[in-house]
Amino acid sequence: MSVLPDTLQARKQPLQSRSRATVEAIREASIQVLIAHGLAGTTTTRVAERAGVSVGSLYQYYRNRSTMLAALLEWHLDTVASAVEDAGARKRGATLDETADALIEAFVAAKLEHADISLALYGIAEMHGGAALLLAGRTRMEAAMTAMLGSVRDARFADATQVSAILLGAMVGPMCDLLNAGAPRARVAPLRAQLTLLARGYLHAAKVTP
Amino acid sequence: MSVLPDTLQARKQPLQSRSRATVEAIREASIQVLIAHGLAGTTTTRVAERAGVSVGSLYQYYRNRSTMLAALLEWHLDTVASAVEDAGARKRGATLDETADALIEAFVAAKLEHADISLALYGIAEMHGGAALLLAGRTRMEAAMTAMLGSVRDARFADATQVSAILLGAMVGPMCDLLNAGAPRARVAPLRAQLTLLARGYLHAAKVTP
Amino acid sequence: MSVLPDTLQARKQPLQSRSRATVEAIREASIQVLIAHGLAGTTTTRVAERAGVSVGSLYQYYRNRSTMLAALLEWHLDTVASAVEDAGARKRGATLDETADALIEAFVAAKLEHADISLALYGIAEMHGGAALLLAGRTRMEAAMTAMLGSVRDARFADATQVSAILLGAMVGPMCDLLNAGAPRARVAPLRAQLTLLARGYLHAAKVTP
Amino acid sequence: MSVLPDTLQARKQPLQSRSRATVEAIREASIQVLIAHGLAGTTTTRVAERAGVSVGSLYQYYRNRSTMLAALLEWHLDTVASAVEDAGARKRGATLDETADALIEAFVAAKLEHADISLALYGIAEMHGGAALLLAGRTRMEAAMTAMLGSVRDARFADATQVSAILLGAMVGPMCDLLNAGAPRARVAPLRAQLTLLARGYLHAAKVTP
DNA sequence: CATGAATGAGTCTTCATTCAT
DNA sequence: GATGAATGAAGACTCATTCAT
Repeated sequence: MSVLPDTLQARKQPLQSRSRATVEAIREASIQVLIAHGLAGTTTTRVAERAGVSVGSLYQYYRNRSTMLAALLEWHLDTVASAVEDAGARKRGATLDETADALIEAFVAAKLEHADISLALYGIAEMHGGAALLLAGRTRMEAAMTAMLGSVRDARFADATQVSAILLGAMVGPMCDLLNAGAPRARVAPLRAQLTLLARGYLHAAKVTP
Repeated sequence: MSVLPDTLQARKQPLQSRSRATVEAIREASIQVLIAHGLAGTTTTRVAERAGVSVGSLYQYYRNRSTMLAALLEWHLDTVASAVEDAGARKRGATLDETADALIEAFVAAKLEHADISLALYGIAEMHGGAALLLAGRTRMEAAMTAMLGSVRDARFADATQVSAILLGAMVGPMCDLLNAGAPRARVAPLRAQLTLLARGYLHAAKVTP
Repeated sequence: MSVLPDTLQARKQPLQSRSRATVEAIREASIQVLIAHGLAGTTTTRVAERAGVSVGSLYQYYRNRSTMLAALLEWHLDTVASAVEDAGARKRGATLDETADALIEAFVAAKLEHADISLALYGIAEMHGGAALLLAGRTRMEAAMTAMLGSVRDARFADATQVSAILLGAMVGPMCDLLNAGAPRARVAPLRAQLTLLARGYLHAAKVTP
Repeated sequence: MSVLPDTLQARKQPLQSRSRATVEAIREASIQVLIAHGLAGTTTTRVAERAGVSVGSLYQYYRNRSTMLAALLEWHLDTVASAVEDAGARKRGATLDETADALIEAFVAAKLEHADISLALYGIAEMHGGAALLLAGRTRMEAAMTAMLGSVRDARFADATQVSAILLGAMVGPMCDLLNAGAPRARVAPLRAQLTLLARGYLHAAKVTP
């Protein structure tokens, strides 16, 4: 089940290998173009050209420009969400501090790995349907975080879902600032350190006092 | 001195009363249109139409579409930054917890008051020059927050500037989520409560232990 | 009697001194703007601004933009035509060679004095009515030249009018080339020399052999 | 190598037959419109409409309006220059008078064949890059004429290049006058006769006396 | 008379989308 | 299936001209 309205659904599932290669090429190209020319500059012609296919072919796989961009956003959110989920799965039964550290570590790493795309993509949310994707991605991450909080062995939360939501938002904000600033190497470590403090501080303040 | 490049500067200061009315109408209209149609849908024609003036008049006061949008963003950032600065001025010499509470209170109130605009505006940063405005606004707020932290009577910070930056980002994130969710009344109070916990928790964790 | 259709007539004859000053200012300004921005860049607003008057005032004296430009063209053609007429009046009863020399001398001098305007103005002929002005100017000059040719004491012409027309055209062509090339000082004397040869050569070839 | 800046270069070479038809239609249409509405009236929309294609198609082959007009000018200058070059090639080793006659004959014929376009095009020189085209065309013709003068068997010139330049200018002037006057049949022969006299007279006056 | 704010028709140009080949 | 030429609606922006103050 997809969270997207019918209009944003991809046109067909590419099953054959050539098709898959084309779709992959288009995705790659759209990322490149998005980074180089911005959202408004990401035209279908440009993407097709970069991908080495014709515009016609592009429309074979995506109903329209929005669909193409939405697929990109979805793919990216998927990547980040998966990273957080993995971190959660690996840390079941740890302490609150260990959990916080692992969460921040995974999140920062995932974001940094796709720094440029991440930044460029945020404009897509404005699109019809973009918000839904964003929400879906966030929901997955919140769920993963809620699960993590639930399995912490030295603390408990009255409303783990809400705490997850807040913490997620609180991590995203400074992270975006860093990306906007060009994500200079020198500032990554301090940010991670502060985010760790933030996560630990907030979680301890929010936990049910024993 | 403005942070904007020459291209984003307004074209002329409205002096006569008729002019001022026109400019005001355009600002009002651009907000309305921005909320209703999104950034990409905020066309000069639509804004002029909504404002009840001709496109020509719009261009009498704004060099181009970007200028118009930038003016809007600037005005909004100004409002929020001022609110935070005021809160800071009122709370000199308070405790850390009191300061955190006042900060969150002021920030949430300012954002909520302009909820719709706030949301719509974030796309403007993509524009040429938009990032500069955003940065300028954030810098003002960070300065105000750094001053607040410096005057707290029961805590000290090794690097108050960095702490301010992180905390600001951490407040903005969840706040945006709330706005994106439509800012339902029922969720405002919980958010404020959690943000307060977040701010207190983080600041205590980040302060220099005596 | 003017050669212009009603539409290109100036709106009113400025009789009062203030009016005359305004008109003069507009003329000056339009020349400056024409030189600096080209024909297409010569907007009414720009001219008015440069002249230090309001657009409204400009329209007090000129029915529309075309009229203003036409007046400029007329004034310039007048100047050049007068120069040639004067040369003719001074040289009655001279030899063919002396007459040719005087003609070229006067023509080159007049054109050079208004080099920049001269160049910029040629685009105006395209306007509705512009061709008529051009024709009128040329007719005056042809008449003056025909008179010159008639008073030459050592030669006679079967059709002095036609010879004048051809000679005028033949002078204008190279002169325009020079102006287009930026009228570098170094090339003025050679041009004058060659034009003199041209005029003498042609007139001797065209005269009725005695 | 073209004399044009990158901006005036055509966008793509039409390869398929359909494309070539489109480009041809656009060229035809632009000539028609130019003649009927003048340079300023030659709008992209009008040309496209007349060509029976959409504006979009026009922009597929020309980067912008200027490019389209420049292509037209270039094409015309090419035609005339070729005519003069051909005349020169055919007349090597003739006498001065024969050469002069052939030159005038070729020039007048070429200009008359494209009378209307010729006239309308002269305004294009005002465009950015237009002057360069004009210069290039003139240079080609001057070179051809210089070669002709060099191969004349009964005369020699101290500076054949300069003489060519002057003579070219002197031919263009009266020719333009004729075109401006509507190029009535009755006046063509007399003009050619006078231009022949002019060319012969000037060349004899300018040649190095043996 | 002067002013200059307002007007809006008219330009150029782009780009998502289609469809004949 | 692939191609890319053609489409045309829509957007940004200009500027000659008018008219209320």
